[in-house]
Amino acid sequence: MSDIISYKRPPHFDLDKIFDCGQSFRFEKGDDGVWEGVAFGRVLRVSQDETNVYLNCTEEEYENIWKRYLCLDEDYDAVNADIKKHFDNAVIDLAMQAGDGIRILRQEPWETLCSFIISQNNNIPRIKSLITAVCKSYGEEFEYNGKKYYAFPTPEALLSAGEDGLKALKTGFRAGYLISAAEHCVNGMDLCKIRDEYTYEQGLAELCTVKGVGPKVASCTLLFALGKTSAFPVDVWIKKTIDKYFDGKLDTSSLGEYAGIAQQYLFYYERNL
DNA sequence: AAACAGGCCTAAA
DNA sequence: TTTAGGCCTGTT
Repeated sequence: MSDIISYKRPPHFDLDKIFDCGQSFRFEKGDDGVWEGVAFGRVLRVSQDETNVYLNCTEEEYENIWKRYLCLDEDYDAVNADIKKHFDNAVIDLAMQAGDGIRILRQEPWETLCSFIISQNNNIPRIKSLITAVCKSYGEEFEYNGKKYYAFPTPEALLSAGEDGLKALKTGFRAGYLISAAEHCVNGMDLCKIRDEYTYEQGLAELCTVKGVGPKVASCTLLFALGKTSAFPVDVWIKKTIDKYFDGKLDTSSLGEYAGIAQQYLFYYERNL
């Protein structure tokens, strides 16, 4: 067994909400209460109690990878204060209370783009099983503690699988969209450059050049992987929320730097009502 | 059985 | 430029 390290658990940090709010699809909570998943080609096992967060990694890996991934480097008191400034509606207080503990992960760009392409016109259990199938068929296999795991396949791997190879996994009409995304990434679309150098609007425009990527998939990718916390994905649940509490009108571009985090609170609140 | 599931594309006004 | 229908597959 590898060593476990622990860090003080900050306020507004709750793994159950983080992994169950719909932003990621590859983490599962075991009977031992530990959330386990694959990211960056490694297995992360993370758990918490009242005072600490526990991880199966070295301090160096924590500093270089997981601290950022789990968003443990962000002050959510400041985030929440900023959100409150931009919302003129009582529901945001309820949503922030309900969703307290959610943090926006900083996931891998390519995997996130593909995951939300797969998510369209689909339900969560099926999204998860499709992603698992894609990884198992075309991702790199590795071992951890004697068990087999699969990284998310590279763009090149999906291209060599081809549309038919992806359709064989029951991805349906999304297969062609995944191929389009892979082609873009192999032919110069640089997701890390979008993350590091593009504004939210520029990133949105770029991502939407991929066939099968529209505003929803693009803004999920921007929010959950490319650090654009002002991205405000509007899906069917958020549409309902806007109709119900905001009289069908919400200018999502005027909600500040952390609009996307507010979106997650609202989403979580409405889904768990 | 028919509708729907965390959208997007295409064709038609 | 906005709107309706269709789409793979699976579940209810």
